[in-house]
Amino acid sequence: MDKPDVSRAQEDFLKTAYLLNSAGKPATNSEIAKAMRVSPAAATGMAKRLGDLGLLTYLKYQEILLTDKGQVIALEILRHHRLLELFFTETLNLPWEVVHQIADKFEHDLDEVLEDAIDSLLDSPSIDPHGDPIPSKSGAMPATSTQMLADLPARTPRLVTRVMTQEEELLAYLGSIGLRPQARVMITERKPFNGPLRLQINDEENLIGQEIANLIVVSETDAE
Amino acid sequence: MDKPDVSRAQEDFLKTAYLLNSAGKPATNSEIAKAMRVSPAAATGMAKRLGDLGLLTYLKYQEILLTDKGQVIALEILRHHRLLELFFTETLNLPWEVVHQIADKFEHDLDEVLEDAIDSLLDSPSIDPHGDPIPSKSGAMPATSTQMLADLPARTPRLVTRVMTQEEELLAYLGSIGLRPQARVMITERKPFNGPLRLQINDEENLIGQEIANLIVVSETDAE
DNA sequence: CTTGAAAGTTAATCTTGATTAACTTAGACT
DNA sequence: AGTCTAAGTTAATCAAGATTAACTTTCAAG
Repeated sequence: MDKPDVSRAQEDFLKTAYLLNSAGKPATNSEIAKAMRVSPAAATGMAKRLGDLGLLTYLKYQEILLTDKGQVIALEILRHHRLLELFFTETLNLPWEVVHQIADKFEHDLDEVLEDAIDSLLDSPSIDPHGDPIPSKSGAMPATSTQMLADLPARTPRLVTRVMTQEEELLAYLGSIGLRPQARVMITERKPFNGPLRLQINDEENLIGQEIANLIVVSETDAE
Repeated sequence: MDKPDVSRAQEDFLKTAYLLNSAGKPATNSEIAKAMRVSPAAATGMAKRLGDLGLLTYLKYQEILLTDKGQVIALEILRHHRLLELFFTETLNLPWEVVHQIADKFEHDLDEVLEDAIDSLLDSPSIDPHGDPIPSKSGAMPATSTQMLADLPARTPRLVTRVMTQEEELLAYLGSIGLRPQARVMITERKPFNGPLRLQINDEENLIGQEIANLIVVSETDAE
């Protein structure tokens, strides 16, 4: 397989497009530009270059679609990112709110020797500290629950499986109230009109808003 | 302190100049260009840019000298590099011959949170797996022995303190014969005209050439 | 004191990834 | 259908870091 040499900026573009798709959003020029914090014109230019490399299909004014080759690269970068996040939390006890930015920088330079060493030290993990799935080396993405806490009926005990934000302050807060993967949660009361939720987190009472509840993924079956 | 923003290429240039100096060589344009594997013209251009930033003094046709600000940056990169080498050998059991290249890529992105976490995990180490000194956070370079194995009289037991090469195959070989920091060594015979040395490495007999003996630093006093 | 090779510099050019400004297209709404 | 706005594109330009080719300086050796 003739994997073209891809720069950091290119890898970031592919990763961004992939992540938008997996968040259910179309990979449009402006979404990508916003996520990458560059001008729309820069995104257009990059899309053209990557199109020429056969890593995505680019047609003026149309949604950007990764090709298989492009997706392989995006998944590889995502694997690097999530392995690194886990590696740094495990070996250095770094809090989950700081590892994302660190991994963003290192992910482009993780060579295979190091990747394999980390993978084997951590026993081929399938989720990172936020509960995000880690693609396998062959590019398979582990299945994850789609049950959002926001949509969970009251009095249904579940486990948190994933926390879908990378905002530092928010993660620090969620960590402080115990809202992290493996926590037991149960909604005890829903205020009407999409009001706040009263919920138990590992038997502690707390209150959260809809916005946060929409970031928390829980298991699809009852907590044991 | 107004540390200017410095790119990777610039950091590499400063590091290279520093390392040449500390190997006793003048930091000339061509030496730097050779070490960085770029054209001499590229080195000239970079020297100008860094001169403008006040990180080195650049005068046409003259040796390049780092300013204090430039040296601070070089030492910071070197600290990153050596901390990373040690971190990866310690946490992942990676062999010493592979960590150099890995650290070369990561050294530019090691932020302070991670640096401090690694430093404290490793107990503020002062040498890396090759025995190279790790500058302190404040920029102090630990003292090291200057006694080369090549210059050691026969029948004088010493400890290896440092192995001054980053060549992968050579390091792998030296590791295989036990010639690494902390090994006890003693020359038992010197062949004339700079011939090979017969020596004991942790009580095992072996033979090495002058070239290698000139890369091995030993303690300045007897091994206990 | 000249001279020739090695070292260093300059100039022209390239590529990548950005920017801003101006223009175009798509698509929803009246 | 006509029109407005948001999204997207194009063009001109910039900066960093590289290259090659041609020129200049240095300096050791005759």
